[in-house]
Amino acid sequence: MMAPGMLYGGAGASNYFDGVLIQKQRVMSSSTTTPKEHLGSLFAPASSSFLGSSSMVSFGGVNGGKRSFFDSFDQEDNEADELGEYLHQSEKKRRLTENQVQFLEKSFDEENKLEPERKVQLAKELGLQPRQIAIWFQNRRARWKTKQLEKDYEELRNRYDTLKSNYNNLLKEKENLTAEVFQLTDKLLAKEKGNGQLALCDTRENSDALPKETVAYPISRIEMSNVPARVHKQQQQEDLSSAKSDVFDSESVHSTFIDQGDSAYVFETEQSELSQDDDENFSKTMLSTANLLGKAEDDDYPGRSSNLSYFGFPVEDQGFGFWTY
DNA sequence: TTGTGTTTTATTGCCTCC
DNA sequence: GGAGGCAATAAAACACAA
Repeated sequence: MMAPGMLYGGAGASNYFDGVLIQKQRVMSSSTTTPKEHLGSLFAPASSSFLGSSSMVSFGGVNGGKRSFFDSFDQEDNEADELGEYLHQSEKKRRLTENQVQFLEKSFDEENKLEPERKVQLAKELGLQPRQIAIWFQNRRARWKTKQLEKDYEELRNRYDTLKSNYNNLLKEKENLTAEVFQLTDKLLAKEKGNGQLALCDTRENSDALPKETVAYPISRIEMSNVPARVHKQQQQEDLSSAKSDVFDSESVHSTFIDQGDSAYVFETEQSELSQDDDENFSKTMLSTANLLGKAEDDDYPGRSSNLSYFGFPVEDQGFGFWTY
């Protein structure tokens, strides 16, 4: 690339080159100008131009209204400073003044694309070359795009974090509910055993002889996500020692007592009917089902043999695991 | 003062559109 | 084919800590 201090070459460089030199010529004495600077003066803007860095000039009210950029430029007050400042500037890249930038920013906010007419107008108002205006807009669009990408990324990350957090909460809730089902199942088994009406099989009795998965987590494959959370909380408040408050819903969890000799006591689920809107019904029907169980204990519920020895969840066709002995 | 990182201005090459 | 846009990049200007 170009060495430091070199003036810009290449196809697009001449305009800017001229523009910079125009500015310089207007401040410096004519004896310092080169032939190229004289050439550049042909393109000098009609109005007073911006000269050099932001510290060189001071504009008031540039962004305030519709006035021309130069209306409030106090040339006399600043001329000496401009000259002094300019003498310190090399013939290299020059930054736009703060006010020029503000003016361009304002223009960019209105419309980030630059039509040719607008480009010329801005160039005139700011005392810059049209190409400089175009370059500034180009770079500004690039900066805007980068910022936008960062913003979008941040937004996506926040959404991801929220989703992840929700997922983890649901996972925990599912674990809690699963644990509770086990707990309640055990209680029910114990209760049934104690009553002597059902020869229910304790799942842990023969656990050594069974595959671990089916013994330790017999309902782990049951779709738990449809179990309303409120049931969980409500159940915690109820007397868990009572079989009448245990967990089976006559609407959403149809209990079917099938006499299979010594090995059947099957609950069939209709999970598709469960939704969060059914929480209330679910709770009620759980109670009624529990009552039914209680009644069965009392009244020798028809359809259930007195020597059932299996308690589990169905369901071969759904791939649910259950245990048999 | 100097080294280093960041920002700004500008160039280059490629692409699309008219 | 020329104009204009964009991505990648260079390099000057600037900010700032040591």
